[in-house]
Amino acid sequence: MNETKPIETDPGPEDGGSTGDGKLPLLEKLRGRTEGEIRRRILQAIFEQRLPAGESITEEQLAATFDVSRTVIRQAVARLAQDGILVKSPNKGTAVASPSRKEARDILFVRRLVEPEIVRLLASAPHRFGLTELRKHLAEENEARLAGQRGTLVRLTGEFHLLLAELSGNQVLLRLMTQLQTLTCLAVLLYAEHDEACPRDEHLRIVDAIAAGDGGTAAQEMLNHLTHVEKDLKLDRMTPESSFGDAMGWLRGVPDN
Amino acid sequence: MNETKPIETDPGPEDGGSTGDGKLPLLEKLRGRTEGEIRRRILQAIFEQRLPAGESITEEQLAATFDVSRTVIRQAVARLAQDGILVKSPNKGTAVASPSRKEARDILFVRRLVEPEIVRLLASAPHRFGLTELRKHLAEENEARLAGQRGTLVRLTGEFHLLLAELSGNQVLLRLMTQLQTLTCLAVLLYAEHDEACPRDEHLRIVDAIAAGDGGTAAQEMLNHLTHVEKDLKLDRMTPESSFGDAMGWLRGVPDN
DNA sequence: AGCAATTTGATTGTGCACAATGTAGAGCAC
DNA sequence: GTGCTCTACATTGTGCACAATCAAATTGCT
Repeated sequence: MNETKPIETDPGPEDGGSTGDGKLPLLEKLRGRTEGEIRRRILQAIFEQRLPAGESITEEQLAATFDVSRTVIRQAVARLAQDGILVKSPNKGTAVASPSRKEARDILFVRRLVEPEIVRLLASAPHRFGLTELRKHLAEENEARLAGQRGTLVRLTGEFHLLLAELSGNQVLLRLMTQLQTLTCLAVLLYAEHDEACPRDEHLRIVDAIAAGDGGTAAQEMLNHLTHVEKDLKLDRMTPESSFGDAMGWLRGVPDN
Repeated sequence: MNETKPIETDPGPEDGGSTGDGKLPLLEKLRGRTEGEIRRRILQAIFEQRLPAGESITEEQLAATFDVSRTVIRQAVARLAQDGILVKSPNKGTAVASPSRKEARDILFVRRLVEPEIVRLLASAPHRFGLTELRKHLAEENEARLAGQRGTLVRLTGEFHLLLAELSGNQVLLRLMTQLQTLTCLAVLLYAEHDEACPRDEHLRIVDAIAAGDGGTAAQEMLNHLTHVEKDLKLDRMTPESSFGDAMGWLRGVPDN
């Protein structure tokens, strides 16, 4: 139990592009000892299924694995727990969240509400720079798809939706989508039928509609896309691991489908 | 600078109903020394404008005020900062967020996307118990309005929207609305023209539409309501305190209105 | 044998001390 | 007088040790 499990993410792709620290303060920070970096690495470990959903972990394990004090781990875990990535049982331990089928449906429901309107907004104001960024992203996706780099492809297809939110210029939307996208990844890992993520050229059709300034089509394409994503998840089965909350919801008469 | 400012919220209305702790573990916890309680009290201090928007505070100040260690304050501050209530500058201090007019518009934009669909959903499945809860809440609102208890009224009118989200049975929606509602409160404190919050009987009309099972009307009423709320905020003026991010967005050509 | 109370182990929660860092002000050179 | 540097302070970041709490195993009783 005390042996440090090989959760360590390969320190190679540590491009600190998202940290936002303009200055590099010391050597230590760059080695990923800061809270944000630890959080990123935990997330990466989850997405690469080194930390499978439902896995129970302790703060001390993580502290040993990342070779930092429990204090830093604590902050990272608290934040991930607030985002719903981890679930904390008071004195029993922390576990990687394993969203129930209903939770997965709830997440997709909100995304269907929000994302079509994002692309509608983008289509209504075709700022040129945004299009170039989107085209560049699509090219990267294609490249990864052709090269068969599945991990990279999954990451990029997820980031596509985040890029849309970012281009909307609405920080609130971006924060919301960041949370939802991460949770969606978890659900995909649990319930996806096909291995492919965001498989077809649906991203391309969305971007084309935006470029054409056709908000209605863009919104419809996004809706189709999200519907396909949800269809690919096997969420219609009876949920054996349904949380107690779901049962309560059912008892109260809330429709479950 | 070291003198502890009278941020202390009156310990009277400490009804620990929202903590969810079924068991009362020790005496200490009940006096509000736990992280969630501290967070609640900080929020309350902000909403009662004992901590005005933009006010700069330090962890040590808060620690002294609430008579707890900086460790607990740190967690509470971190979480509030993640929700956008507080803004943390790396080594300069923490401040109460003062959302720019654009941020306020962004918040309301997302609410206009989401909340009409919430009430549409509720109208499509008129679960009886939810209606009774809604009616009860409306009664409480009226009571507070007639009694002239402005603080209570503001709290209740905010909780109305949270109640709707809760009744939808979608935990993701509830979490989202909780964040948005808090931020809206901040914006109202900054930019509201009239003192009244959610003034007219618009809540009643929404509930009536839900009760009638008329999702379209319910959604429209909610949209009207949110539009009125935004109209009451003076968000059309040129924003003198616009954050740097807004300026960057403008430079990039994102439409600002 | 079955059940319950208690002890034990594991895990999180909290406080405190020190390190790192950024800011402002005084002092000095030009 | 102006600009620069350097020092002192204020604030946050981090590590560590102890306290509180909970789950389970063990042991004693019926």
